[in-house]
Amino acid sequence: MKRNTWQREAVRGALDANDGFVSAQALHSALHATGSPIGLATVYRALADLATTGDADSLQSPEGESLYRACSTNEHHHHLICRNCGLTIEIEPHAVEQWANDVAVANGFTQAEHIVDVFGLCAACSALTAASTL
Amino acid sequence: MKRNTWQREAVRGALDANDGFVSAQALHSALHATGSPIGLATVYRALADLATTGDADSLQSPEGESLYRACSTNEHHHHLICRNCGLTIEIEPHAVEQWANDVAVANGFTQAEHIVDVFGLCAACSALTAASTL
DNA sequence: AGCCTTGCTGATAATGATTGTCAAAACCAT
DNA sequence: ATGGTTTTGACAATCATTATCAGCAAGGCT
Repeated sequence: MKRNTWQREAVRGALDANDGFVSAQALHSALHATGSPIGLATVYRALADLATTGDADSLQSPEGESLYRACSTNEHHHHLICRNCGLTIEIEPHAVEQWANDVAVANGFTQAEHIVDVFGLCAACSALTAASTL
Repeated sequence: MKRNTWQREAVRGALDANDGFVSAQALHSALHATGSPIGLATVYRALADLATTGDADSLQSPEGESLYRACSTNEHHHHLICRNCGLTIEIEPHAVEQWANDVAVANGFTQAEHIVDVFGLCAACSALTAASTL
């Protein structure tokens, strides 16, 4: 049976409190910063569970770290992520879903899944960068 | 200055000899298997170089490993990868490129890049799986 | 051809994220 | 409260990758 522990709640809460994607390590640090004595391994386990049950989305940063995020919907979707400030926007999937499927089918592939994420600079960070580049 | 060493050629050759995406470790093993005494660090360096110069494409496997592949074109494109046998097909990018850009612009993002890869089972592996599931 | 500068190599150590281990503690139904 | 089982957490282990650094070699130069 699945038990309810304050640790699990703490991880879920910390995820919710965060707008963008966070690494397990960062989450662990954040929790410790608030005085929680939660263990690192436990954070990893909780995140893995959340990702499995669909309560959290996970993706890999370009540097290879696994990042997690509490998303507003359990449905399949994708993300537009600011590589500077971490701001994350959930993307309407229809167009790509269709495309990914078409491509797969056209080549005889089945059980297609896809990794689709867009990284960029959000409006605010774009402005900052432009200013500092002058 | 950039020098020409047999090690670099060996790595490039080993990449060319391979159809799908390969990890640095696998490539190193493959080279050793053929009797080459090339060092692991050198394989990593050579792959990083090839990826930088655009002579090789790199992506991260769902498990977090960095995989490399010698691609037929230097232009930006994506991949359809069989998660069972590793067969890789290069994908016509137009549709997604357009979409990714539109999404980014629509949300005020600039300097958009995207990670787009489709994993599935190729026709052959689909048949195998279907057979073993019966 | 021989020298010389400087980039390249490779054995190994270091790093850093993640996972495995296992005894002790916590959870929940009874 | 008790028992049975899950979960936790400190720590070791693992695994891919990167840094280190002394020795080697590529290519230009004479």
